Amino acid sequence: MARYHSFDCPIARILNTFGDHWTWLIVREAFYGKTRFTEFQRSIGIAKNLLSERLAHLIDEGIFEREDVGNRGTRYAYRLTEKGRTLLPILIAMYQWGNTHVFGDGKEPVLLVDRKSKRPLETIVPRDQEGNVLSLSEVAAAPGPKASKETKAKLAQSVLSVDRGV
Amino acid sequence: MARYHSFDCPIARILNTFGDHWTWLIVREAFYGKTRFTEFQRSIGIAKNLLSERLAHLIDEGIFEREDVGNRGTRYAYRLTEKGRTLLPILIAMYQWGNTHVFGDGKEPVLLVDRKSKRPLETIVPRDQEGNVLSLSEVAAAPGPKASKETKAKLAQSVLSVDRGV
DNA sequence: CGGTATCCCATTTGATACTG
DNA sequence: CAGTATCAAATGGGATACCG
Repeated sequence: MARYHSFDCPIARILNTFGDHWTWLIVREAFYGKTRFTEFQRSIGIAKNLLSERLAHLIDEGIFEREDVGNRGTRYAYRLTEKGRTLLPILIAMYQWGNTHVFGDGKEPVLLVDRKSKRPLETIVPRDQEGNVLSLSEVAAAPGPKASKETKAKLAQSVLSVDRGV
Repeated sequence: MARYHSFDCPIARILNTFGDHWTWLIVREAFYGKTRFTEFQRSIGIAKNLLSERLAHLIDEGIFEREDVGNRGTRYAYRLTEKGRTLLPILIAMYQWGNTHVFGDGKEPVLLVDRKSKRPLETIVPRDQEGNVLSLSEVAAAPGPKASKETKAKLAQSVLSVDRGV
């Protein structure tokens, strides 16, 4: 499982945990309110041994926590931690991409909505710190405070952009 | 590869293509400006046969397109299509989550910035259609126009929320 | 319910060699 | 450069059995 391609990259790091599709489905079910081992198992159709291993890994990573819900230590609830809950924007972006590009406008089986108004969310887009919407080509990758020499070199010749010529 | 867990779910569908970590790394490299087979191969350290298969799949899915860049059909460029480019918000959300929860504030090796101001992007958050920021617990999943009976039943008893009691 | 322990099979992987 | 072909080895997956 652990691979750690290019250690400096947040994407590579996140894929160390989430490069597996079962893991995303478990997280999705948690957002849908599932908490119990058997609920996860049945709703996503995963084998018990795999679910057990994935949940243990997610707990190690601080994404889930396991709570004993009584019955003399025979009932447990798996809940997203704060760290796990902040995965929601990623899930939302995936939902919206899937709705637009897999199902298409007007053919969505599931929509994400504002709980109060029941109207669909705005499509997630990048913004600057003033809240202004940025086009995709206005987004760039830059070395951060802890960039290694290799990362700086790599970023110097890259663009994180989409509209450059050959 | 193809699994199609719960066919109605955009997450399950997206994972059909992106449930594999190599695929995300290929897309990341494309955003960094890579276009050539060998560039991808070396930069992410993937075996040629795997890269070949993944790229073919991504082209099938309309995420990439292959362009002959001369030299009598011996040089090709792989580029993101419009569909592929709109994956960027997902990548941004992943970057930001990784920066916050893997590296931590002030310790980021790579930052995503506004190309003009060079300042980091705003952290992606859900908003309603008026642009108002929603808390995670204000986001809900609702049946869309093409929800199956099963999907409606499932959503009726779920919450896509995080703050409910047991 | 909430797991652990095996076992075995199918698939995936990555190295190597080869090609135009 | 841009792949295809092959193949042994590792891995992952799922079924079954078992347990507190």
